[in-house]
Amino acid sequence: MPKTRSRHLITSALPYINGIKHLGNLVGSQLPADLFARYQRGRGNEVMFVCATDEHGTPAELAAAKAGQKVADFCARMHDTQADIARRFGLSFDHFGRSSSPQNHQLTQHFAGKLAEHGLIAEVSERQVYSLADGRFLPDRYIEGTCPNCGYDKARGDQCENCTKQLDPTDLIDPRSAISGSTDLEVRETKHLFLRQSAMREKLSEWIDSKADWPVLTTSIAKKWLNDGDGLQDRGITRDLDWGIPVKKGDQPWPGMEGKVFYVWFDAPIEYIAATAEWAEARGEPEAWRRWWRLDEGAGDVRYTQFMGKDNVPFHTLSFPATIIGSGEPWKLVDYIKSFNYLTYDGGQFSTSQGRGVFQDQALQVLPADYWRWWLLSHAPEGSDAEFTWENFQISVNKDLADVLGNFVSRITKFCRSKFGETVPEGGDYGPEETALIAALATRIRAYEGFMEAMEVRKSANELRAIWALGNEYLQAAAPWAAFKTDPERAAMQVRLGLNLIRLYAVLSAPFIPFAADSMLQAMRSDDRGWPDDVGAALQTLPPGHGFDTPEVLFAKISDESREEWQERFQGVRA
RNA sequence: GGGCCCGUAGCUCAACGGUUAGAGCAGGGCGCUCAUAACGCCUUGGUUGGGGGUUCGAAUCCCUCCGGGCCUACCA
Repeated sequence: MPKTRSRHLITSALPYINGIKHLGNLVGSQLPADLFARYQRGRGNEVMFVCATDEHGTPAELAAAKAGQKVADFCARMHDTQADIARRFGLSFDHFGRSSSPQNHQLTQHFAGKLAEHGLIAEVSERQVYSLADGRFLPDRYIEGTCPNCGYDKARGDQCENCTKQLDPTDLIDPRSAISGSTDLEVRETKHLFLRQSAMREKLSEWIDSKADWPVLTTSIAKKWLNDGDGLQDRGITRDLDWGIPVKKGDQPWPGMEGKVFYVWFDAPIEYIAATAEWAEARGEPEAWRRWWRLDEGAGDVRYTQFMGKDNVPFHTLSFPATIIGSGEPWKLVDYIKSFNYLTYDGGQFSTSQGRGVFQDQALQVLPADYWRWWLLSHAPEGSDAEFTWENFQISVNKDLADVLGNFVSRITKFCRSKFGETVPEGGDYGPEETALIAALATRIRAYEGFMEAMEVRKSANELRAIWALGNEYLQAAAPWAAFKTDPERAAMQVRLGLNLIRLYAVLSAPFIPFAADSMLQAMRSDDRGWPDDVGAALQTLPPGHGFDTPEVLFAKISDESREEWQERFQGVRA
């Protein structure tokens, strides 16, 4: 049956540059996006999977200052660090770009120019707090002072965390800079550009309403912003900062906006496009990105899926679409937004700024990536927030990876080695048990495909695990160790099937556990990653006489001692 | 203050308003001996957070209360 090769554009929310991310950031966007990308590639479809570091904004400047580095150097270094960690987690980006790239400068300025042409940019004069000691304007939350409502002395300029009252920075008593503590503050007039989202409210609203199949989490957040209070508000898209994309109208200067840069949340989603352009540039076909993003240049058949944590939803459902639609140009809009809740750590929140939880580099120091990938994906916070505990992690990983899958690989390869040698044995024909197994596998594999297509991450993991378990059930029922004594040919057939199952499992499991999948294929001396559209045929891939290697333990178990040690080590706050 | 989400077995989660609310893990029993003391089979366990309502029928829809979480536009 001829299969059309579909095209998938996949983006993961951009990790912010200010530090190494924790596991919550991973499970909320990059990891499920990678799962989907690997699956689609596995099905033979064409995939463009891009991500990038999000490098602009005040926190990046502050993190650089804290590290004693120039912001450009800090970002370059941190980008390399994050890219290296991503690679070690097996995140299969076609390109991992930087929002500070020349491509993003050009595209961001282009979009701003187009929006201005269509009357969707307003220039607004505002009064903002300037810190003379810090030499910069301060975002509201970087101003601290005493709350006029409750008297709390560490209230922030946007809200008092103690009494939750919304504040204006000028409301604060004895305001000071949260960066330097300086009280040498003054209010200055400054002009900024606003994206007139309010003018596009109707269009955005219709567009969201047409997405009936999106997760509730996604649409409810979007609708809230569209309909709350006076409806969708215009959003400032420029800042008085040094580091960022200079405000320009296309390639022309923007009178009155000299020395200002675009707001990070204006340029960050545009980086999805720019990262694809970076990819094209890197492969020496500078225009190749356009067939992914321009409806008039070949992107008509692209399905675009975005992955993100719930905190990113407003920007992806409203601001970025407003930018795309408002440009009046035929850019590709997102087709599906998969959003996630948060992962919590032993009852509290993971926090980059507070150093709470397990960070990505630490996780990899302790265990191979596949352990984390499996646990995080099989417990993805889809319906509600999910909790990470070391006990749960140890139990699920040991059971699923070591006992169910790893041990299956061990028992079949070691049995074959001892009875037939390290070669796929010859002889024997399928009986009813084998026919039943193939039917059961086919049923479950089709279900697995359905869940993966729908991005039902937990359900996909459950189904995959059940597929692994079928191998153990089969071996138990077929009992080649018993058959070997009375009917060696039959045992040979059973073992041959078992060895082929290992290859089949490698192919099916690769989206979840790519490193182990590679080990399994290597052990079977196979590079056939063909998707099992026909399960019976897939189980004939390794022919009699084909050599294999008996692998080392695929997944070592996590001992109680290790678990306790890590529990202790990661209990506190990271320095 | 306003809004949204969640609450189902000891734990983590399923269940388009429709048989007797299901899985995995944990617990109990039996079996197997190829395997990482692994695997398989069977099994205990629930007043679906409380209360009220709609319906022939509610975990599911409505109201209310309790508990948890998130968002609320200058962190990104």
